[in-house]
Amino acid sequence: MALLQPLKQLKLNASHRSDVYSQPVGSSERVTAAYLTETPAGKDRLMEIICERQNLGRALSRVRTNHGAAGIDGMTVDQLTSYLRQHWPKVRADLLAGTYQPLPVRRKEIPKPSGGVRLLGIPTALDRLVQQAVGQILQQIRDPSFSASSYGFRPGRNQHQTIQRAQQYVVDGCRQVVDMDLSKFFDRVNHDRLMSRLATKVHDKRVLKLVRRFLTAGVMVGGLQEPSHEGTHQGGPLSPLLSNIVLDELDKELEKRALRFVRYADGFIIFVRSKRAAERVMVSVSRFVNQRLRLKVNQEKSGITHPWWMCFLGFSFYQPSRRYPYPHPLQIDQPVQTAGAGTDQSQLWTEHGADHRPSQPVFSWLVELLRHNPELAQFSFASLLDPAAPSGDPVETLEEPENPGPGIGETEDPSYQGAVYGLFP
DNA sequence: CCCAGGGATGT
RNA sequence: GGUACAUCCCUGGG
Repeated sequence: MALLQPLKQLKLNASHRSDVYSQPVGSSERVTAAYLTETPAGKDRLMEIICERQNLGRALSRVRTNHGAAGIDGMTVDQLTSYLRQHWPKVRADLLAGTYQPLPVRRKEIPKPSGGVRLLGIPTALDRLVQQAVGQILQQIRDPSFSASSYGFRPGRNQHQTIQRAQQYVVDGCRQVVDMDLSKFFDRVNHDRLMSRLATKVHDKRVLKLVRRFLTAGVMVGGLQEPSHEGTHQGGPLSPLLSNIVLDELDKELEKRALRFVRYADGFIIFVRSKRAAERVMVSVSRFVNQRLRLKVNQEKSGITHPWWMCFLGFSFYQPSRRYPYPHPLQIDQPVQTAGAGTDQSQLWTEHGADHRPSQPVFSWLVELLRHNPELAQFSFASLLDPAAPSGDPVETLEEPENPGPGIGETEDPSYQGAVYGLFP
């Protein structure tokens, strides 16, 4: 009995619409980034900057307040502070000499919400501190040059901005979505690709060597150390940034091809206007990812869909019709287990064919709609969702109803980010 | 704006 | 005990 997810929808006001393409980039730079890249001293003395007291203090407080578990050496984050009081000079000396050797990570498997398992590699508390200190500086060097279409793990950017830009593509007329999924991305990151990408902006050999040592530190499995020749362990503070550095190469390639896309970590979607273009892009981008980036495209989870049938970052778009010009006043926050009301789910699925089944959020929206309005079962679902469908109602100019009531996805909790509506022109 | 403590979403 | 990043919300404090 799979519980259905609440439908999240996105509202796009006219005021938002104008500046969607120019989202503010986070200006939260605690240390002057310009100094790091523009002064000659910053280029080869990066490790000194990493080891500065202020940077390390911030890294330590972050590791401490995360209250994370211990690594392979058993040291807890509470013990870390007192350990550093005694051993920091030695650690610092190793870092500056370029001889610091991280310990292997601890393997932990946790279940993913979607059903699979996530392989974690948990570094020791000390290594997490060092990674954090390195990451804080590296982020300031690399983040400004990242693509505007890259939204994951970046300061000043969130899922909302990602979806807003995606919706702008749809509004602009891109009704074909190439949904690309990279299988086991973190576990398959190519070390050499990553290092060469990092070396374009970082010239301190000690820093480069340290990052490579983090990558090849290995993983302890049942008391035995296994080497790691690929992948970046999920669990290190540096991993999210490293993933962006690797996939920055992808962003730049997509930009070079003038494609409209958004990327959030390892998930990205490309918007095009025609089915033919979608198929062409699907093939060529897959080839680029497989051959150039040495990554693997998950063929099963990748494909071409319609904007209102896809699900990205937990959001879906929907197409209002004349019959339902605004989110239907149904409470959908409670999970439902069956379609009920005599609706045949298989009929719903086959309505659009096996290749174009509605995404889970849209599907659950339909289920709820039918549960409360069984008389609607006789109408074509395509007419509710797809303006291009032969029986589709003409889409009218949409106004917010005076009293929408508790709309789909709307909750009492104002902090619930997904509780916004999506309106198409 | 910054710092503690708690919650949620996503990867 | 299950790591990490980002974002948002709440409370308290400077």
